[in-house]
Amino acid sequence: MGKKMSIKEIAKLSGVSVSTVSRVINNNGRFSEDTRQRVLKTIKKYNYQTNTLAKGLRMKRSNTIGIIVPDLSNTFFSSLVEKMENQFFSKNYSTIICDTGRNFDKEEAYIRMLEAKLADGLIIISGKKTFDASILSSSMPVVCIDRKPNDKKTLFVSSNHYQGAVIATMELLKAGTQPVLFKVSGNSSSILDRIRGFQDTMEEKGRLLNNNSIINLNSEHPSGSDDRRLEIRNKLRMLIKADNLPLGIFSTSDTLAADIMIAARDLHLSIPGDLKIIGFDDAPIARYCYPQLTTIRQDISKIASQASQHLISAINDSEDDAIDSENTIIDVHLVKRSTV
Amino acid sequence: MGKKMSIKEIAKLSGVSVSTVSRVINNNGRFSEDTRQRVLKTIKKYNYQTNTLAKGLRMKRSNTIGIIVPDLSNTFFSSLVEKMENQFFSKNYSTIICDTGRNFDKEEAYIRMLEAKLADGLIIISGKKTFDASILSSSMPVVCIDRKPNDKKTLFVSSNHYQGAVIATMELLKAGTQPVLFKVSGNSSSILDRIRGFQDTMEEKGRLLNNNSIINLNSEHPSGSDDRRLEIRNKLRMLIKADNLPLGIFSTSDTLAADIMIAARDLHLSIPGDLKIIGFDDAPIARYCYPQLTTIRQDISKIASQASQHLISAINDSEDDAIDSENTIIDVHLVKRSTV
DNA sequence: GTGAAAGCGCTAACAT
DNA sequence: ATGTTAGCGCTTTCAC
Repeated sequence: MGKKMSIKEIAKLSGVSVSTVSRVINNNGRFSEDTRQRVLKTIKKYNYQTNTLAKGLRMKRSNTIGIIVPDLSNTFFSSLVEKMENQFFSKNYSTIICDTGRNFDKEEAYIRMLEAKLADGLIIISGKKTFDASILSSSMPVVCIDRKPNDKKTLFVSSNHYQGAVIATMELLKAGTQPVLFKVSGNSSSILDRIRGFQDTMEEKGRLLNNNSIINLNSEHPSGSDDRRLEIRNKLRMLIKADNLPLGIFSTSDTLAADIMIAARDLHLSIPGDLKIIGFDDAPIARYCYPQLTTIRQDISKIASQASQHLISAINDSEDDAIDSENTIIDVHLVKRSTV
Repeated sequence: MGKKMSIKEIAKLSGVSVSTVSRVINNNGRFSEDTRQRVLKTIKKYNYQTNTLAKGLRMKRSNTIGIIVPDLSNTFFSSLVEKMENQFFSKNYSTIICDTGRNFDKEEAYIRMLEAKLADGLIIISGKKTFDASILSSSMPVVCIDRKPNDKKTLFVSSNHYQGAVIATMELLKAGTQPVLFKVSGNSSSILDRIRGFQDTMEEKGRLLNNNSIINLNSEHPSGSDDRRLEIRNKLRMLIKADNLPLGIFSTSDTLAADIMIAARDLHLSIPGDLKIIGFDDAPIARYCYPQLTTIRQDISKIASQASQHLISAINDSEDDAIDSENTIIDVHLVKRSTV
């Protein structure tokens, strides 16, 4: 309602110059209390809003932060994004959330777009392998979550996936099983860390790793699909033959664990009697499994707050380039429920 | 790598004027193939990117669309957003996703921000009650999903919630139960429609509605929480006394249905023997329940494509204001699984 | 304490 | 086919 006002019209309407209006709006420079009142009144009256495009053009910054996320339908990512977005909002940044669908070209296109919009900083969440910082043409601060950057300048925030895997494996060992790791093919740096944690623990405890120690599921099958569950049943059958019960499974995600549990039920395996299982993430699904899933909890709030704080300080300190790229690794912990 | 180039520098570097460069970039107006090549070459060479802020300022449009969503951690919303974002991306719009956390002030702040960024259009998803279009100061096209606008200009896309409720209620009736509706307090227009569908069907089939026909759960308790489940157990106990088995429940969401099923298990109620239940949405959780949940499926892809198409045409036809605000109601259908 | 004016990078008349 | 120029709305020297 009412057309768009410009600073110029506000100036005329309040009988001052544009520069004064600008000073009042941004509360910088000097002006009398009287003018302030007058200007503010007309602004309110005509419902003036700053054109942020013009402001951004002039200031060469947009007060906008881009978040690149591989997949919003994954609850881990969506709640991470939700939390960060909240932080940025409270610090007066607006956030552009970009879902790449794990498509690398789209990721690159998004990064270009964010540069073109003069985004002040970027959060890049996982996806695949590592992040290649040379993709950036400008020198925009970026913090990576869960994906290791291949340079030393980009900040990095992550859960301690290695530690989580160690805890999970130890727990399974203590429960008297010969642990097996289940994963979906395709390796982010976080999954790689979990695998290393598993392997190292097994070796340290003198357990032999063989072909069946790590089960790799076809990533073409979506979570929850019949194909996925069928494949799991087959793997489970094979493991039952090869090993003695109870089976001990470390699943690299809770969703996967949920599928494993359903497959196990089809096979009439009791949990935790015949099969003990630990997931990773502490996703909502963990509490909807039966029995409720024991898992390694990632501290999403902490990841979110660390990442957003780091980014904001990187933006503000961008002049002294020598900001110590201090990486943050965040503790995870075991949530004992009923599957071990 | 390399500082930010402007169109002016590209012009100088390729020995032409800025307007020619602009023409080449936007492929509008005439220029010789020779100049085109030359300009394109320098653009590539110096990795030039258009400053979209300047462009937007000049054109009074930003090629940006805002999506206001109440809660990204809800899979229905997140996948809706994901799908629309994809559509917009393919049409060369960038999308700003704004999670309001169901906070009305934040919603308003976001709308202001999107106006200030000269967003070309808005998608507003549910939240509460109706959408008050007078909140918009400019005349930006907006399409509402699931939330009825209070004016006749704003477009509206929604599943046929009423129809879904009728189908679910009929199914429960056919299965020989006296259906009860479970909902969480707080009423979006979509939930209201579902309730009406339930009530109308009951009346039409000559079933009496009483105090226990609609169970209203405390919205303070989060989904999946012990509090929520405790409350459900209490309600269930009460219903078991009042009615004869099997109980028939129409749950207004799948997440809620999942909690009900867990509560039922605690009470040693067999499903679908003692308790028959139908959910709504066909969320991922429906396939992780045991037994798998019979539910009313919303066609998220269709909602997303309708909404984005409508918005885009509204943006393009914005001159002829008389665009017939044709609302779209999308069919839902029953997915039979194992809980009825 | 306030105003005039330059200029951010771009597009679109209007020239030629 | 190409160049010149005004101006989008804003901030920020520089004057006064």
